[in-house]
Amino acid sequence: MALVKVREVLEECCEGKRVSIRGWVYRKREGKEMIFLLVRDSTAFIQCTVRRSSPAWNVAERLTIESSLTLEGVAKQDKRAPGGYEISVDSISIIGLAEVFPIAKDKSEEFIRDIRHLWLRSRRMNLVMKVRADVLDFAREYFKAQDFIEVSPPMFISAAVEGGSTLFGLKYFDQDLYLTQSSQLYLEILIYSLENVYCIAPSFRAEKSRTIRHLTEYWHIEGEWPFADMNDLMRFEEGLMAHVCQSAADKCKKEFEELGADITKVAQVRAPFPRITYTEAIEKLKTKNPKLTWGDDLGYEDEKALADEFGKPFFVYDYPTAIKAFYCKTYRDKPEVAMSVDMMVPRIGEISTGGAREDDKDMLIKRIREMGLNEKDYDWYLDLRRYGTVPHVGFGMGLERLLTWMLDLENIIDAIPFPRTTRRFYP
RNA sequence: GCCGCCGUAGCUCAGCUAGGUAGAGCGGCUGGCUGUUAACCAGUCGGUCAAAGGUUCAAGUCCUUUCGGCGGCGCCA
Repeated sequence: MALVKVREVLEECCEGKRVSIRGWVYRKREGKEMIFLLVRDSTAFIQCTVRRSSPAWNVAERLTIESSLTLEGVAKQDKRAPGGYEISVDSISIIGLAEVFPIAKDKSEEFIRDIRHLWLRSRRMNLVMKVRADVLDFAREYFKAQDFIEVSPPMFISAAVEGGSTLFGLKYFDQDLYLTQSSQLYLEILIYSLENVYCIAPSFRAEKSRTIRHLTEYWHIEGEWPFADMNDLMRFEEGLMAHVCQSAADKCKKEFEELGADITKVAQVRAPFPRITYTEAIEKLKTKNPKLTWGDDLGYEDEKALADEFGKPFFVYDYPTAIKAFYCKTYRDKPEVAMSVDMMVPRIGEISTGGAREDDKDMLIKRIREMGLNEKDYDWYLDLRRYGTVPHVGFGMGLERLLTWMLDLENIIDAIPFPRTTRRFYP
C-alpha cells in the first residue's frame, strides 16, 4: 500500500486503490452511522469517511480538530465529496491528539495575529508561502541566467547605509553595532572581485510606520554590477520583474486561483516598462497636487496617483540630488539631479529603488560632507574608489512588497511567515 | 513624530446615544438527527465588561489617566 500525498489522490493517482495518508484533521462531522473527516497535509484537503462498521470507528470518534494521524483506506471518486475524491477509511492511528483548537470560523485580525504560530497552518498561509518560495526561485533563475553570482553579506554592521535615524542598534559584546538596512555597500565591495553579484537577505528598518506595506524586518532582493549605466539598470530590473511575474503566472496558477488573486495582471507584466523622469512626474501631478514643486519628494498619494494612471509597474527616475542618499551618482552637467530610479506598482507604490553609485572619490567625499556624515565611517567604502574605481549600478527590491502586489494581499504581513512590525514580534 | 478608530464569555459581537439584575451566535460538554459540505435541532457550561482613579444612591454605559491592538500620514522597500 502506497503512502501518498493528498494532492496525488485528488489528481487521480490511485482510483480504487488502498492508500495511506498522513496529516491533520481540519474538520470533523459526526453522525450515527458515519464520521466525515476533512484531512489536510501540506498539499491539499481530502474528505475521509469512516462507517460505524469500520474498525477505525472508535479511533475516529476520539479525534479532535488538528490532531495528527496516519490513516488507511480506499481512494475513490465521489461527487458528494468536496474536491470530488474521498477515502473510505478502515484504519486510523492517532499520532498527536489535539486539545481544543482555538481557531474557529469567527476570527478577527487581532486574534489571528496573536496566534500566528497556529494560523500558519491555514490554507491561505500555506499557499502564500509556496508562492513566496517559487518567487525566490524565479528571481534566482533570472540572476543566474544573467551571469550573477549569489553572495552572503553581513547583517551586523558598524556604519549606516542611509541616514542613522532608522537603524536598529544592538549591543555587540562591549560595542554598539546595528542591523543592516541594505546590503548595497557590501555588494559594492564584491563587484571588484565577482563583477555581477546579488543577494537575497533581510533588511531591518526602525521606521515607526503603521501601514499595510511596512515591516521592520523584510527580505531584500539586491543586485549590483560594474560597467553599467541607468539604462542597463532599468532593463535588468524590468527583465527580472517580467521573468518572476510570467513564471508565477505559468507555474502558480492553482495558488493564485485559490487565493483569489488576479493572475491576469501578473501575466501581463512585460518589458519594457513605462519610464518617466521625476520632472515629468511633477508635471503630471500638478493638477492633482498643486502644492507639489520640483525638489519635493513624492508622497505616497502622489505615487498612487501615478500608479493608478499606468495600472502596471513603471519607473520614475532622475530625482533631485537633495532628497537622495550620499552614494547616488549625479549628472556632471546637472549636479542637482541624481541617477536614481524607483519601480512603482499600483496600490503599493515603491517596490524597488536603485541607481548609479558615485564612483569618483572626491565627489563622494564632497557628498558625504554635504550630508553631514563622517567620512571616517566610510573609509573602506572610499577605498573602493581609490583602487580601480568603476561605474556601477545596483538596486534593491522588497520581496514582501512584490508579493503583496502580485497576490493582492490586504497587508504585507501575510507575505512573510513571521512578520515583525512596530508592535508585533511574537512568536 | 502627527491623526483617527477599537478593547464585553475560548472566538465573533450586541448592550453605551438616554446610567438601574451580564446578553446572543459560534466553539466546548450532554442528547437527538443527518452522505455531511462553515451541517442542523434541544439542553448545558462559560464573565476581573483591558487596568486604575473619579462623578453618582447606582457605572459595561459618563469623565480622566494608563496599557494593549488596528489603520492613515510622514519616512521607506
